[in-house]
Amino acid sequence: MATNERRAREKARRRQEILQAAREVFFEKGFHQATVDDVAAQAEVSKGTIYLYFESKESILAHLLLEGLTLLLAQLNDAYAADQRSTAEERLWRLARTYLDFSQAYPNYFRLMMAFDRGRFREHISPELYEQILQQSMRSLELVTQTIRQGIQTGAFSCDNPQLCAGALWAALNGVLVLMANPLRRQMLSVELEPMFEATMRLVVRGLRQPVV
Amino acid sequence: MATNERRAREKARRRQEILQAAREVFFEKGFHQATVDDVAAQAEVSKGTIYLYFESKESILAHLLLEGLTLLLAQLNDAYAADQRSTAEERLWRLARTYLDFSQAYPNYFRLMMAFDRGRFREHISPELYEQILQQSMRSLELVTQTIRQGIQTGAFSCDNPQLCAGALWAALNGVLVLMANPLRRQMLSVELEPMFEATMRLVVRGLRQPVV
DNA sequence: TGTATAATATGACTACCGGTCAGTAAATGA
DNA sequence: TCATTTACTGACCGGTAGTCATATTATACA
Repeated sequence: MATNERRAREKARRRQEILQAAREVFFEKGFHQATVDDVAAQAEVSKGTIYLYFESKESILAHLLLEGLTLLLAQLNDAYAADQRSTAEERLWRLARTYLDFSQAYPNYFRLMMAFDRGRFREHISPELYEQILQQSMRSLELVTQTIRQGIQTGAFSCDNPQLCAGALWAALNGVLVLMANPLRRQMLSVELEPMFEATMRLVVRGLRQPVV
Repeated sequence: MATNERRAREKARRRQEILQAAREVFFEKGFHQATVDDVAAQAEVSKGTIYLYFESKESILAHLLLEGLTLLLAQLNDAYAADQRSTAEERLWRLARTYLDFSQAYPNYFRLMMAFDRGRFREHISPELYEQILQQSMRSLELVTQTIRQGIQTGAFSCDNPQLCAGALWAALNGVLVLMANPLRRQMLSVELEPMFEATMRLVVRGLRQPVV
């Protein structure tokens, strides 16, 4: 029977509908303010149905995060492949700029990503889902690592451990994006996000040009 | 009457006892897992009493954060003043090392600090308390800014905007500490915290030695 | 087509928690 | 001694994540 196939399709669609509803509700009211009943109402199903498709409220959030990571990876991939003749340094800037743009265009997804690393997330979702999220985030980082490897090969960069250098760059940009996300903090520093982002990027790229370790 | 004085002292002590209980309970079970009744039991008072001394569960957490920031500031101040004849670069390394040590010695306080910047904290505590926290964290940053100014004055560093450069350094280190706090992530990167911390520090300090903006 | 079976959906219900407040106890001072 | 202020208590309330017995719908097959 092709019925099974259709069933599976419908099930997947319903799941997407719930995810869509959760996206709207969580991003609108914030995760803690939003209730599962809100999500159910938005998805036009009962609360019980939600729990047929997701194991917990946190798990829904985790799937949204996964969505965001996939979206980010797609954009980074585009940036990476945009111009095959780019130097490593040009590629690095394109990746960074893409990340900055992403954080501004999808602040909710970005907040989720930042929440993940410091969160008690781990205790509320299945280990499989947790690892899946980490894996997906590592795929983005892999593009940075690859670019740094390219720079090493062409002699533009010098770095003993590309993974480490990529991680350091990534972490530094994360730190800037998080720190500067707070309007009051920007005011206290009398600095806006973009100048600090670019300054940090320049600092690190300059450092990459010479032996670091 | 000296009674009033004693009254005030006892009130302050009770408050400290509750804070102490909350520290134990929150740090042991985690903020979300811990209940206000847990804190009350640990402090050997009733739940109602808790709310005579603090306006909300989040507010207790915020005061713990403030405590952590004060402790950090004290340690950074020591590091800053440790050797008056230090060069700016030596000072910067001492400050950074102190921060790294703090994050390892007081991971709970550090997590709180990182949670603050990204959090919905603002919506759960009074604006006064919120600003107090930001102010306190800026005092730490001010030490970095001062050190960079010193470097500029002696010609060791070149940087158009010391606030911006200090912020960039601070943010980068935060990013590294947060990223590397996850054991599974460290495993995936095959890098430990210290090497990445030092590499990042080296990158940024190198960048400071030359014109950045 | 009629009916047994399986798949899917429902919402009342439970357990639990942050926060409140009417009432109690203790300290003070006259 | 007793009136008044101050400090404390814990039963209670509103609200929410998650469950489960029941209802509804779809499917398979005679």
